[in-house]
Amino acid sequence: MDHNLIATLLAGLDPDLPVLIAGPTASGKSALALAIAEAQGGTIVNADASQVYDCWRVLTARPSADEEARAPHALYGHVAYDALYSTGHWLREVTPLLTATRPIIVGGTGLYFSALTEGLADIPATPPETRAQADAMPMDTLLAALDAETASRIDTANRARVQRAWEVQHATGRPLAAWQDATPPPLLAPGTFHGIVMDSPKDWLTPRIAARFDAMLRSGALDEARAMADRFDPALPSCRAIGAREAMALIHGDMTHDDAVASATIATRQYAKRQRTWFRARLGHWRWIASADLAAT
RNA sequence: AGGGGUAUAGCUCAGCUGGUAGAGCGACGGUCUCCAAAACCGUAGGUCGCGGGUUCGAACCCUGCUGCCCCUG
Repeated sequence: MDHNLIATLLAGLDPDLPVLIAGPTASGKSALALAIAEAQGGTIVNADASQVYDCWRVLTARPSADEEARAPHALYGHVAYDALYSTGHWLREVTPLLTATRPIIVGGTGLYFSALTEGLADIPATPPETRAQADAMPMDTLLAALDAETASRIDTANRARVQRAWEVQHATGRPLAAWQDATPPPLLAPGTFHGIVMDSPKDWLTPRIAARFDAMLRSGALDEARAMADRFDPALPSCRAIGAREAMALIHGDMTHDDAVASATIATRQYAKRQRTWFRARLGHWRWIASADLAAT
């Protein structure tokens, strides 16, 4: 790490304000969070959707036990692999942490950061029965049940968005659009936090991504896959973690090592692209720090 | 060496009895107020291995060459 850059960065951070660090996979954001926590104190809070689950530590690049010992960590691996979780769950869990010790919120899920700083409609969590019922319904039926206003706001070609709107309508009796119109102010208003984005261009990130999955396989990802072998369900969000499918295929002998690495690498690269797109569009006004500069020694 | 097969987008392959080529994946760009490491939308790639011939017209038919695969010796 570049200590001069870190020192300059730290000098510009008000130790009383929360720090938010968004970055693509493999961008070095966790190391930065740790450096800030060690220098100024604070609790590192996870803002990565797949790192909340208890089933994959290595595969989702969760902080190691050593790293967790260097600073308090929260919201990592605390959700059962088969539990229903969402942005709303995360936002409710992160709320009390904002007023405790100084939070250093770090992760790659853009929606979590936007919900935190731009607000999110305060809709009750979808009951499991509603989810199950919707899962079994055809898209046309879901769409037909929506009010015109809600339908006009969502991507009607996107099953996930249509189903979400239906679930809200069905479970609460109130249209999604109405809930959204009543969105409360954000938990963190502009000016009340430090927003940092890891600037990680494709050319810099791609080689790191390519080496990463292979490293994961050599450092325990296969053991995690074996532990999940009997419970693995591709329909579960926890099991949609990038590389999970490939790791399972490897322990079952359904895929060659090279094919598994290639497949997981492609998926990771595509994910990083989606992350970059979100950050550029939604967090463009945050402070952008080049991963390459930070990683330089 | 002889016989057979094959050669179409970066990859895997479609392309009916000849009417100047399509898909999936990948690549690239974007959307997204709650399953978000999800879901979705858009764009760009091919002188159809090379040469010759038949035809108004060839990825498709004939022919020579080249590469790869299989069989026989």
